[in-house]
Amino acid sequence: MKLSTKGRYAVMAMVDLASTSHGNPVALADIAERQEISLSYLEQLFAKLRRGGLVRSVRGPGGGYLLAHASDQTRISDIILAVDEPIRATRCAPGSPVGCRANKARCLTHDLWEELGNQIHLYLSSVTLANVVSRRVLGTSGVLEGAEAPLAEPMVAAQ
Amino acid sequence: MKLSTKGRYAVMAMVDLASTSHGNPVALADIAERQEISLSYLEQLFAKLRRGGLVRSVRGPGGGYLLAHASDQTRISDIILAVDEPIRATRCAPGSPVGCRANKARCLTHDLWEELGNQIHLYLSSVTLANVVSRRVLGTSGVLEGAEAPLAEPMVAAQ
DNA sequence: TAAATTCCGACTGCTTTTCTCGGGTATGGC
DNA sequence: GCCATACCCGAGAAAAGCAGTCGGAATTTA
Repeated sequence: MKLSTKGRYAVMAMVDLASTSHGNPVALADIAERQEISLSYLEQLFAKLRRGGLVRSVRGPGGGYLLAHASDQTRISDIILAVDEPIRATRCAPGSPVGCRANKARCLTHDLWEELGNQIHLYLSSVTLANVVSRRVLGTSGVLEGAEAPLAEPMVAAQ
Repeated sequence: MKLSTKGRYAVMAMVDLASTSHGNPVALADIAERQEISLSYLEQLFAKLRRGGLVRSVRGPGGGYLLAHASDQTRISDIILAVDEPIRATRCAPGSPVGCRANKARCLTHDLWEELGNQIHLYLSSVTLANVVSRRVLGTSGVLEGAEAPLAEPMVAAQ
């Protein structure tokens, strides 16, 4: 899980789309103006979002983009995963963590980064576009509802 | 809270220091060799760690670096904050979030990033150097032992 | 004094990120 | 059929940050 401005731009744009499209396509130019992001850059982001199945496009005049799913079905983590290339969190041998054992001193931190990635993914998976639009990102207690449930299924390596 | 390889190097080096120093100074050259990090680069990182009060230095032959505090008193979050410049998670007006209200459409995501930063900081604050050295980063359940105790002091905004 | 070690600042090459440009292609309205 | 609108695409420029280098200075031990 990578955190860069690219992912943030994508989320900002998706929030804009979710809050302005009431079933109608929204042109990228409008989003670009409201969010102050260059149109060409947005096009690149939305190309990835489309390939990731998060938005649908309508070409021609009156066209634009639509959410592929309802805003409460679109998780923030999906958006970030769609636009950001996965990165290698450790400098271990590519592929399996076999190379780690060769130099165990270096990879004591391996589990730490992996678990941190899990934590980030867990949080961003618990927030939907609808949550952000309605400004319900977190409860007042600082604890996210529904986030306490321990992971049942093995979490995908966050990378 | 920024997450880059610089912070990871710093944590790797601090883990190395914590696990090899038994009260004696450890020379950076030794850490550099074990962790395969260039000496000069390590020097830059440790300069920041020293300014951050995380390590003490001993000059001259037989010198090196010592943890300023016990390894179970040194939190991973402190290390990363010491070496990584804070980044602005949002492109709002610097300082207060006043500028946000001018263009509220752009800053719907403000709370989201802030809370994400809190989540990351919360996790990294719950892990100490001692945890990593003893490979107890997380339990098999995915829940960290000893991490349940909520921080008493107010959490710094992660930025 | 000589050697080991931290300390310091500037600079460089490299990679990644961010952004721009110049075109294409589909589509609806006249 | 034209044309404006809007998505689509790839190449590359500009900027930023990372990782490393270099040369030296200060401090301490032996």
